[in-house]
Amino acid sequence: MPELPEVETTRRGITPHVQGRRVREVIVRERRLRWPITDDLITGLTGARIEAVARRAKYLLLRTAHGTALLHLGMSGSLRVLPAATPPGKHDHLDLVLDSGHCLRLSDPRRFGAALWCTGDVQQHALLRDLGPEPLGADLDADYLCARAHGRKLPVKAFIMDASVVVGVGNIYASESLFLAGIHPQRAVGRISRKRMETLVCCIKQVLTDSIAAGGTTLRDFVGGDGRPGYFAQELRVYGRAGEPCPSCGTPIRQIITGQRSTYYCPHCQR
DNA sequence: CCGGACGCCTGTCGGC
DNA sequence: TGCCGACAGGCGTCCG
Repeated sequence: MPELPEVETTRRGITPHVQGRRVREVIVRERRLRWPITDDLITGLTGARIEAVARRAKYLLLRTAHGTALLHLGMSGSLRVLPAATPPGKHDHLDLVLDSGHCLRLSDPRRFGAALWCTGDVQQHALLRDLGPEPLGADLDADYLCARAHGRKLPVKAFIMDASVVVGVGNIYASESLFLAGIHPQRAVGRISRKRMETLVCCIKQVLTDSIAAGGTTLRDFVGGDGRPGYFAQELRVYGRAGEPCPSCGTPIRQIITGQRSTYYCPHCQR
């Protein structure tokens, strides 16, 4: 589910309710997420004040004085701020009960998400250490992408979805970015001109920025921290639109599998 | 090093 | 109506 725009939407939604609050209690209903929730998360957070809500790639970072909680939403996760007494649903695995009477509730039907505790420099955590640059920062530019792409035969779609190259671009926004850039998703990344790489960088930034502005993409169940869906789905140009006319030329949108993931593109506009 | 495949889970949807 | 396979927004790990 959540790619960078959805995680960022969640961060913005929960921050006003979470930042500066103290965690009264940590309720774990299901420890078995991608990695088990451990006792050190519970002891570390209980009584701690959440100083900041940050994001690195698709991880949300709840910073306290003595450690950081890393939260990942996996494919189907969402985080919401609710009155603490709200009865939990079947997939509500974790509550951080706050001193405001609200709780931050992690829901994740498929349990591909994670909730981990990290002391020390969180940026050096094994899951964050080797990540590529943020897509909306200045570090993502054509020089960098060209250098990383040089000589490689990987399809460009898999390349931009590789978190060691650039973070935050998931399956939806990879198809959307490549459509905007006019690049065929299976083109070998080492055979993309510098000029077209510049275009691709711009398109990635534009798609992600526009989606954040719309509150992210809700396909079935994504909700932001306030429980509201995102509205970018209606702005998707190719993702999920196999057989529909290309918004630019009218050619039917094609669906293929690349890197074990569904990929959508216009065979006329993308070369 | 690189590229591709797999598996972790549950829910939903389409076809028969 | 029910069953069954395919597929779904991520990503660490393993294999050749």
